[in-house]
Amino acid sequence: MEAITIKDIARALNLSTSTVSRALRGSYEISPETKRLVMEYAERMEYRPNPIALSLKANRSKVLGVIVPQIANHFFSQAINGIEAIAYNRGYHVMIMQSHENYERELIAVQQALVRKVDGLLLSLSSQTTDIAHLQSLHDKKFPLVLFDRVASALDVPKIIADNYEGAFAATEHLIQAGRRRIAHIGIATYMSITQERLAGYRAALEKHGLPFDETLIRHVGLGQHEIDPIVSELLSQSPAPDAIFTASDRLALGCMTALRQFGVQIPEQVALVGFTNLTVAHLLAPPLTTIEQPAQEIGQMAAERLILQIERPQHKPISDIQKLPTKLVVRESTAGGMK
Amino acid sequence: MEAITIKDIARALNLSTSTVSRALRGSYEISPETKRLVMEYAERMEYRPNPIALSLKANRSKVLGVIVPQIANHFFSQAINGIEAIAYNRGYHVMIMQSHENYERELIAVQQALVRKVDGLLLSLSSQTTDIAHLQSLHDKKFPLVLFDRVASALDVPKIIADNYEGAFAATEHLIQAGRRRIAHIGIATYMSITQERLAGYRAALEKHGLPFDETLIRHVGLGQHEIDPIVSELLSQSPAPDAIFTASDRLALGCMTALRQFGVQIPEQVALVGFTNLTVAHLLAPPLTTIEQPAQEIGQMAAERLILQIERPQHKPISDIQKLPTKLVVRESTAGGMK
DNA sequence: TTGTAGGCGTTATCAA
DNA sequence: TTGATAACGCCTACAA
Repeated sequence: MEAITIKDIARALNLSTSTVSRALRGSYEISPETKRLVMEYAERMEYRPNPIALSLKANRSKVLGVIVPQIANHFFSQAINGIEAIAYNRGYHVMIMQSHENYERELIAVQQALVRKVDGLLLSLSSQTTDIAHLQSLHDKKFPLVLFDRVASALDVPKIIADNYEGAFAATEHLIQAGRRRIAHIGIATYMSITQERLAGYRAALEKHGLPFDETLIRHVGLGQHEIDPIVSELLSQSPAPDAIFTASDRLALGCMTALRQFGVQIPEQVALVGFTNLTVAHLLAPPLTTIEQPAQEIGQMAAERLILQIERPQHKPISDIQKLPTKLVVRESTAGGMK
Repeated sequence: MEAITIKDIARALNLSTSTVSRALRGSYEISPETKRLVMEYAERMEYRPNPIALSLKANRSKVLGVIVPQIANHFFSQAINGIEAIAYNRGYHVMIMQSHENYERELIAVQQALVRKVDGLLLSLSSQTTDIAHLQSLHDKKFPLVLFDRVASALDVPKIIADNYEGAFAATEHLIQAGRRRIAHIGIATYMSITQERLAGYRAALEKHGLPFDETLIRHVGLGQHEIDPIVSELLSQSPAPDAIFTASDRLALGCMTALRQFGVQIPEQVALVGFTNLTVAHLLAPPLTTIEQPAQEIGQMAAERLILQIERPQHKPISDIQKLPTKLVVRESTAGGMK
C-alpha cells in the first residue's frame, strides 16, 4: 500500500530519479551533501526498494527455490530450517514448494520457480520421479541447481546427502555384533537413491561378517502407511524367523514396532529393531529402538551454501560434487529408562 | 534464461505487442484468425507470462504469505499443507516465512511479505509477540490478514483456531471421569492465546465437577525442552501429589512421560497423562497417553479459504470472525497393545 | 480490428 | 556531480 518510491524522493528533494538511485546505492560520483540529504529523507520515509522492480530489471530475485516432496515431514522441515538459516544471513529469501511425491507436480513446481525467477533451485526428488529430463535441461542451461537427500546420480550437479551407505552399514553391523544373524530389511520405493544406498550398506555389512544375503529377507513398501502389518507378519512366518529388522525409515520402524507388539513379539529380545530416522521424538519416548539419525538441518545448510556458491561464482567447480554427511547411530536399550 | 516474451511473439508474427497481449487474454475485440495464430504460436513456443512483470504492473502477485513460528513443527507443517492445498487450486502460490518464535523476525517477515507484494497474509504469532501494532496497522490499511492458531484477540481480523477451550475441557473432564482429583496443568508462555484458552477449559471442567482450582498445580514453561524435569519433580513432591497431568502440548506430554518414568512413577496407574498434540507418531507408539488432537490441516485450509475470500471480495464481512475447529480426544489405555 | 504510447520501480548509459 | 532516456515484460487508454 502506497509504498514510497524513488520517484517520490526525487520529487520531494527536487532531484532526478537517477541521482536518488545513485545516492541510495552510495555511488562515489554523488556529492556527499546530496547523498546525506537523500539518505536521510529515505530513512525518514522508510523507503524500501521494490524487489519486484529489481527482479524485473535484473532478471534475478535473491530468492532460492526449494522443492521438497512434502513439508509435513520432519526430515524435510528440518532441512528447510537449515536452508533458511543460511539463506537468511546471506541475503537470500526462500520460496518453498511441494511436489507431494508426484512427478507432475514436481514439474509444475520447477516451472513456477523458474517463472518467478528464483536465482537457483534446491530439490529433493519426489518418489515418483524417474525421468529427470526437466532437471537435466536446467543444468544444461547452466541454471544453478543442487540436489539433496533424494538425488539422481545421472545428474551431474552438486548433491548433498546423508551417508546412507555408511549409516546402513553401521546399523547392520550393530545388529550383527549384538548377535543377530537373520536380519530383515524393509525399504521404500526401490528406484530411489536413498533406498539403494541403504540396501547396499546393509548388504556390505552382511558380507563383511560372512553372513548370506538372503533375498527373502528384503521387502519394499510404498509410502502408504499400513502395508506394514502383512509384511511383518510374512517375515515372522518364515522359519527360521528373522531375529532383527533394519528399516529404511522411522515411520517404518515405528510401524514395525506396533506390528511386532500386536503379534506378541518381544522387542528386542526376539526381534531387534533399527531404523533410519528423521524424528526427534524417538528420543523422548526412548523405546527399544536404535536409530540412525540423519543430519537433516546440516544437509539443508550445506545444500544452501553450495547453491549460493554456484550462483555467485558460476565458474567455480569443486572436485567432488557429492557430499555425504555422517549419520549417527543412537542406541536405545529397552532397559534404558524407557518403556518398562 | 531466454524466456519468450510477448514482444518476441509480436515480432515473429508481425503484430504489435498489444494485439498479442489481447489475443492471449482472449479479448473479444481481436479477430478469431489473429487470436488463433497468436495462441498457437504461444503454445508452440511455450510462452509463459512473466509473473514479475505482472506483479509490478498490477501491484499484486497471486501469492499468499504465510508466517509461522517454525516450519519444523508438526502442527505448522500440516497447517501449511492445508494452506497450500487450497491456495493451489485457487490459483495462488504460497510464500512461507518463519519468525523463529522471535518478535523482530516476525516484523521482518511481515515487511518482506509486503515488499514482495503478497496479496494477503496468514500468520500465527511468535511466542515472543505481545505488541501487535505491526498487524494492526496492516489491518487498518485494509490489507487482507488472517490469523490462525496463535491469535491476538485484540485484533479484529478473521481468526481460525482449534477449539482449545473445548479440547482442554474434554481432556480435563476425561481425567475427572477416570477418577482423578488432583490434576496438574503444564502450559506454555502465559500470554499466548492458546495457553489461556486451554487453561480456561481446564478450569471450567474442574468447576463443573466441583473440584477446586489449585494454583499450585499450574505450571508454565518456555519452549526450552528441558525445563520439564524439575517441574515434574516439583509437582510430585507435593502432598498429596497430583494424580494426573494435563499438558498443553505433545512435547510437554512426552517430556512428562520421560520424567515420570525416570522418577519411577507408573503411568497411568499413579499419574495419568493427557496432552494436546500435533504429532501423529503418538498413534504409532500407542503409549499410555491420551491426546487432544488438533485439526492442523483443516485449520490451514479454513484460514486460506478465509483469506482468499477476503482478497477477492474485500467488502464481504462474515458475522463471526473467529472460527473454532473441533479437537478430538483420543484415548490410549496403557493396556492397549502399546508398551508392555 | 489493430497499433501507439505511457507507466509500474529501478538501474544503466549517455549527455550535460 | 547531476539529469534525461531507455529498458526490463506486461497491460490499457487512446488513436487510427
